[in-house]
Amino acid sequence: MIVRVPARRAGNMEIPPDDGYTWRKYGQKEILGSKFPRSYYRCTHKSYYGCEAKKQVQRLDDDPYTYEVKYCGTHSCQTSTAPLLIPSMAPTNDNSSSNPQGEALMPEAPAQPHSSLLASTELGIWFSREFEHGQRETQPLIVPHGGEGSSTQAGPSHLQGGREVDCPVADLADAMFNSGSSGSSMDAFFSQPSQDN
DNA sequence: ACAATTTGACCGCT
DNA sequence: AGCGGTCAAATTGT
Repeated sequence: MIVRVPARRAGNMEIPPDDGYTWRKYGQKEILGSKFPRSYYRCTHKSYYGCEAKKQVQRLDDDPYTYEVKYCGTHSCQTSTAPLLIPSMAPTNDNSSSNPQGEALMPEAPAQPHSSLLASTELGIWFSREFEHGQRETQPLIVPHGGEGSSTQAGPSHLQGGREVDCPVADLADAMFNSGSSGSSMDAFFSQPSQDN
């Protein structure tokens, strides 16, 4: 699952996209074709929780302020530290010209999640917030594994090092997409032809 | 001191 | 051989 999230500018620094989970960076590599290096993250509580969820963050060379986050695997640990409440705590004080009207909150702000589904839900919020926030020339939001097909997922079964398996991508996506009621909010994003690229 | 982050090296695949 | 990805060791911050 690949997601593009616009970073917010805090002075001169950009904040890394946080989906509400704790990630520990385990590597960084410069990718050919990209001006910016790619960062590799793993769940902080990989151990004990057995959360094999991974995340790759790479800045778009087209939009340095946009992060392309590639989620791999599913999370088993929802030990979020400050998620599920974005719509209230978002004073967005850093901005001054990008968001003069304030951000449109989500109609379904789940202050009390229930299960793993909460992840997708809060993710959605986090997303909507970002989008409603500084909607610049944000092109596509969620791009499938390629861009054209729907769920055209190949079968990458590369074994590396002998510990990891593959990327059961779309699991999270599937969750949020299939959120049913909550999914409607997402639908708005997909229907948003705000792309000009 | 611990945990997290950073940088480099190594491994596996194309 | 090159690129992409992960792990390991060292360093920094809390």
